[in-house]
Amino acid sequence: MDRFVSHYMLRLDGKGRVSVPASFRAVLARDGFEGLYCYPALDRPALDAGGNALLAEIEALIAGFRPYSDQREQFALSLYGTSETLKIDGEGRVVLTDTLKAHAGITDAVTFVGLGHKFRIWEPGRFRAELAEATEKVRAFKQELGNRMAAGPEKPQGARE
Amino acid sequence: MDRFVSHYMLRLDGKGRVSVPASFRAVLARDGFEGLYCYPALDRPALDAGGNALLAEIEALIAGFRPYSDQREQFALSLYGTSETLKIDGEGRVVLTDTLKAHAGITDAVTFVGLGHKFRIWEPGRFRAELAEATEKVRAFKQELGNRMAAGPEKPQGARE
DNA sequence: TTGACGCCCATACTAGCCCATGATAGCCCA
DNA sequence: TGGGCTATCATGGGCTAGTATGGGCGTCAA
Repeated sequence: MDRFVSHYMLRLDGKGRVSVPASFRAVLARDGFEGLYCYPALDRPALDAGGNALLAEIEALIAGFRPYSDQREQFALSLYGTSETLKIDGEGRVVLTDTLKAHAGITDAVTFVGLGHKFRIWEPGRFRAELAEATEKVRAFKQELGNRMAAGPEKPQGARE
Repeated sequence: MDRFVSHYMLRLDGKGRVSVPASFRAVLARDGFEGLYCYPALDRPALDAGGNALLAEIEALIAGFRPYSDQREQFALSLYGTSETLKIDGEGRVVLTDTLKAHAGITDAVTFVGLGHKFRIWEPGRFRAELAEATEKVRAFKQELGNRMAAGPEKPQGARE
């Protein structure tokens, strides 16, 4: 598997360490990134994390702006400037910095959520709320899609829902 | 055969393992997916499962939204975030996670139902109810169709398949 | 010195792997 | 056509390696 998928709730130990889920570590290893690239999500109380694939995405985003433009400088600052490359110890654990923990409201446990090419780290309670909300919106959206497509075919069979 | 068809009722063993029906495994093998991609169905107490074909469908759905849009993030969260890639052991069995079992109300047995490019996993009782309901609707629909076609011959009515 | 961090070892638990068994279903041969 | 043989399948149980987690100790920088 080469995508971050599923979610896991894990606890921090007395020293503030958390195990990165084994399946996520496997993806990182395959992606070739040493450590864990991590920064506060822009518009959510959570952390974005990943490896080279994530780094490439950010690079592409920034490269999309004109050189020396204000936007480019601002994005570079807020993305690169707040990023950390966390070391992964022999047992597959990382220590989140205080800044990161503060941004996400993390104290003694976190939830890792796969999003394909990257994953997100949440305080478990906030994650539950976020997931419920997202699921509700997706459900509504899909229903609407189904109604709208009632006339047009597409999706022959098996695609109920 | 390259589609999931028919349905099978199978029991979980003491360790919570279930055999994936052999015919479904054959489809997965042909599709080239290692393991079983599985997530809670959005609007039913059941699980959707499949291989690369299913994954491709999801990916296409997500890729259809603009990068960084809220919708994309929500879909990624609720689809990738709740998905699991279950490993299939040497005997063709998988262990459903507690989250998955809870969503579908599964305790000691499941019903696998082929839906073409993917399949669904139900708690047997709920499946029977769902099937009965669907059958009823299809029957009503067919009858209505028959009436509407009363002008043209072909298929007198009462043609039960 | 003292605290933070990196590195190492210890442990409970469980997922994964391997082998065994009973039941079927398909096949072959008379 | 019927009977028996065999390959496949669903299921059970044991063993082991891997995972999450806890804690000790030395090192390096304030």
